[in-house]
Amino acid sequence: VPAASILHVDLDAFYVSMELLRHPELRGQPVIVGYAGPRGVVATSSYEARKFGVRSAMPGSRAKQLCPEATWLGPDFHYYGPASRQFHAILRDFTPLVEPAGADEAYLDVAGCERLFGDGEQIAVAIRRRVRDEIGITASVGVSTNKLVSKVGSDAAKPDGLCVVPAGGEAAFLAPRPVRDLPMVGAKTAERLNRLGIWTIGDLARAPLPALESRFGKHGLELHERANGRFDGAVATGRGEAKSISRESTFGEDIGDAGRLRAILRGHAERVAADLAHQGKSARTVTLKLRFPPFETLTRSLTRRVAMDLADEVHAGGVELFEHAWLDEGRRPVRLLGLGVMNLVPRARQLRLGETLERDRLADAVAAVRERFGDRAVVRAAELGEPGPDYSNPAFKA
DNA sequence: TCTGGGGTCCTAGGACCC
DNA sequence: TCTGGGGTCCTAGGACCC
Repeated sequence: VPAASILHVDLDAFYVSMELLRHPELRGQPVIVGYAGPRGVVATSSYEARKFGVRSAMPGSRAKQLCPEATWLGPDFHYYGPASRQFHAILRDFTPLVEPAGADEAYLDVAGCERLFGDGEQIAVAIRRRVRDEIGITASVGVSTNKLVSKVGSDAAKPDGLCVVPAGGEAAFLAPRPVRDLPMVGAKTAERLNRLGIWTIGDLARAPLPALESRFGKHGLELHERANGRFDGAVATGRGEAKSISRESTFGEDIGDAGRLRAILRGHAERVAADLAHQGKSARTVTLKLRFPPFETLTRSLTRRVAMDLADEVHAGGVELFEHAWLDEGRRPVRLLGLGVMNLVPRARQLRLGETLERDRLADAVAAVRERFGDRAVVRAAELGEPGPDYSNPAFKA
């Protein structure tokens, strides 16, 4: 019999909780962390704001309509970063088998830790206490025999709660919940399921498998397994190497000036290339992303036989794609411009120290400043006027 | 109400090769 | 003259997650 030894630990309203530590006067009030600009969205909201219907990823205009009295704060990733690292360090005190799933959540496999720390539930209690005492914010935990059920459990326990699902009780625990609560069921899949008369996870668990497979393909089997509380993914330490790197920005107002767009592309290429260098990778494929009003997105990509590693090379690829795509689209103004790379391969040639400096002292100096003071410390003139996120912080996940 | 930014994974079609 | 059945690579789009 498998023991309930898989934990999912999730910090409650992480960004907001962090802001409340330094703005205690806002406690008990509706607070929203997000981009307040014309095209902003909610990153996280306090539970007081959620009472009004405010949710993550909601357009700012909608959130303001639902809850005009909320206090808005811009995200400050440099401030959240240390707390996030402290959180993961606490978890690793209990077991090395910690799988980070973003800045504010992680899975743990505590099988075999009983002699030291007790069973899954006792460890969950200890983790919650330590997070509260040492960081000053609350965490919710789900405990069960697998990652899927523990994840649903921690969501159900929020805020500041603990949910233990005993072995054998997985399906019964999931059954009454709406299908949307099942990870991998997003808005689209939920809608399709609802149209089939499937509203709860229990409905999905009882649905005939052939019917699901005919409508959802391989997805159908996966949905059915999950709805029955079965999930075999193991807790895996370490985050694999990145498979793609990208930068994009949405403009407060649509931009139709090719010169400005090319310059923004330049800025993106520099940041992508810097990440590439950091990770010791080169890229064979460049991808351009354009979004036109009202909300129509297009991507174009090209693959070269020789992998690219310099900002100039990434930029050249991006410009090539941009000229074609933008012309095809009748040079309409865009609301978003993005540039990315994929098909990453190890760098063939390791740059020696100082080599970059000889080749391009300006690029090197800019990279050094961005490294120390953040991505927005040096910005191309054409990029000015767009507040933009702080690209440099790896904790940025929301 | 009008939708951020950074990712992963999957699908499907077409080109090309054997 | 019309046609198989892989396999791989590339491109584009979409769903989903934090």
